[in-house]
Amino acid sequence: MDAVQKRRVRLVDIAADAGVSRATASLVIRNVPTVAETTRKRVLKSVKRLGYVYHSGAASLRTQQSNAVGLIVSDITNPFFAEASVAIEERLAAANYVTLLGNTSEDRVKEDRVLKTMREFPAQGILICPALERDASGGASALADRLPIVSFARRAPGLDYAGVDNAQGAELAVEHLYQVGYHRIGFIGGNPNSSAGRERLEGYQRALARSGLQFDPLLVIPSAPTRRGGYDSVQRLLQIEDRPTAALCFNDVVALGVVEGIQLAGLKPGEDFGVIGFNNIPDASYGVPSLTTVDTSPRQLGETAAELLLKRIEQPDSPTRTVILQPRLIVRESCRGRT
Amino acid sequence: MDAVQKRRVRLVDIAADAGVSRATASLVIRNVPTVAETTRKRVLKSVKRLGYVYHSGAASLRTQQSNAVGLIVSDITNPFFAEASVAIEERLAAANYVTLLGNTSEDRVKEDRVLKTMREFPAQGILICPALERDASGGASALADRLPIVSFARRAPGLDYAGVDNAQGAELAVEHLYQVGYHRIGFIGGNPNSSAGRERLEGYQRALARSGLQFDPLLVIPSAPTRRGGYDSVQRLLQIEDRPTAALCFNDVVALGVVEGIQLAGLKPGEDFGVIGFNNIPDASYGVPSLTTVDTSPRQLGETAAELLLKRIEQPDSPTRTVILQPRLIVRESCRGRT
DNA sequence: TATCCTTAATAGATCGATCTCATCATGGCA
DNA sequence: TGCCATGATGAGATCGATCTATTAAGGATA
Repeated sequence: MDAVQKRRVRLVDIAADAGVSRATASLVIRNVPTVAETTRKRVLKSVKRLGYVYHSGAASLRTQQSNAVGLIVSDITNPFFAEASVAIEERLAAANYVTLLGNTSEDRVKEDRVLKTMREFPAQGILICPALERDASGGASALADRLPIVSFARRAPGLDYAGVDNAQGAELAVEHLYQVGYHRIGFIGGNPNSSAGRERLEGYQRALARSGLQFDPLLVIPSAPTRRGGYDSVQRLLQIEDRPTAALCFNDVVALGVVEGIQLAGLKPGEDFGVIGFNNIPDASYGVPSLTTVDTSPRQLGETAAELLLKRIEQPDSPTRTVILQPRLIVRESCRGRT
Repeated sequence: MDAVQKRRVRLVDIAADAGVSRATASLVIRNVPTVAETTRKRVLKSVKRLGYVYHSGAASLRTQQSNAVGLIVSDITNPFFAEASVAIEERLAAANYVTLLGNTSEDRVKEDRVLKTMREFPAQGILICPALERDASGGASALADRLPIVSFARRAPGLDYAGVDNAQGAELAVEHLYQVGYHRIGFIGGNPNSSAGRERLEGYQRALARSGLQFDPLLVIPSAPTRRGGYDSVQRLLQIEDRPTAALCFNDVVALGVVEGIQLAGLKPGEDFGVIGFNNIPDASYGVPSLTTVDTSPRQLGETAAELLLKRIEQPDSPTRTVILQPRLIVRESCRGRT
């Protein structure tokens, strides 16, 4: 079986086989053009013959570049983050980085543990969507001056940030609801412990004010950012005596739950009750009814975040950068107006 | 700004500061108990004073253990894989491994590229859900004898495998549909290029035969494993002249799409038309109607797969292992029977 | 022919940890 | 007192690549 304990084939073995020095073999491997064509061919032949496998870990030590970047997500089960993560991974791979994945499940303790592991790895930089309950002392923020870190989707003090203009998005949505005839509008699913939740709530309130509508705290129902969360919350919302006729939802998944909750209550979504979501996930674009939503394009957000990190890795001492993407409203069937 | 180019603090610096050798400092860092208490304290004080950060990359080189494991997923946007990935990441983290993420988007070329990167990293092992279109020559399978690799959810020849008894699950579902009165049953969304698709189709056919139903190829509609896929497919299915009264779906996401498609056609899901999904994702457990589904527990699958990999890393030369989880049917409202 | 360049290849140090093996106290015991 | 087991520490080699500085071999130029 393992009678011949086959040792790893190293560069020095290639060098010996091809009759050159390690340095030359290394040059060939890395496609440095200063090597004579005949030598190059000879080395490559040895590489093939001996079945050499490059060891980037060893190279990392010498070059001081691990080519690894950490991606810390609060919940990759959330379609928004899943999409963003795919984009991030793609962009990083294109830049020749490997992505280290860490899922925190919104747990600060796990977040800190993951940060530590990645820092020690050592990752050359970190992309993080900070877990909820962020108090003043930021686990990630504290590392900002030692390690390139970019936050995305949720702000963290002192870090580069790639996000969406949440307030603006919420305003667009509420204004649209108002225009098509919904005048008592709730807000479902925002979590006040995330900047995204706060910003959307803020936009919601601003738009209400601008439309001359009264803000009613009863109509604001925080919930888990899941379908179930929306489903449950809207039921509560419908029990209020002067009940709302429409709702802005924290995200599309919540909105889908809300749509179902409305149907259960015997109301027609998009007519009796208007619904607008956030993010424009694939599932939003069809269905009965299809979902009017604020497009935050998770893919683009992911790319932007990755881009920011790559820049910061290049220039660790540049001033903090923030990129805010402008959302746009995508009007579909879930808020056609009161009949 | 960077006037004082602050060099990394290394173990040798700690050693010097604490007046011990690197070896001793190393022992302290690793919590090896043979160090005298006074020495340990002295070293730890230096660690804190100088702000030492462990460099596991360097350690990896020496110990020949990178503590990194690759996770290659065909599409992490799919809730099933997202859930499984979370479980995998958690299990691996518990075993002190970092997870390298690779998303292939069902692209074999990208899969091969990712495999190469991870192998060179070098990852100590790989968990992979192979991309579709797998022909005889398996990119991952070919590496099996050089690197611990475990496939999950979809089989790959020659690799350890953690999966679900898909045929059995499909049988349970079809038999249930038959029992509650649906006698013309379609199969939506299976992809014949994945073992999971083939196995479920096989179980579907077996159950039909056992129930004395005729197999009709017209009722089998492959599609993308997305909500949209189910939504579109069921429309096609309903245009068949002798149209089916129920459908087994490749997964819950497809089933959700199917439910919507049925509603659009003016049929009542769960009554006029029975629907059963696969996987039991969180979204299945409520809604109108809630989804009857074959529970394949992605979390458990992920854990099992991770477990298999950890075992193989320990014993690289052990014979190929396969773990098949038994699914169970979760009966909800989407197939209450014909009225 | 002597000198200077250019090109191709190399020797040796280096990245930051861990491992092996040797050394030196120390204390228990005959 | 002398011997040995045990505990605590250190010197130097090592993991597998890359970097720096240098050399050797031709070719062109004067």
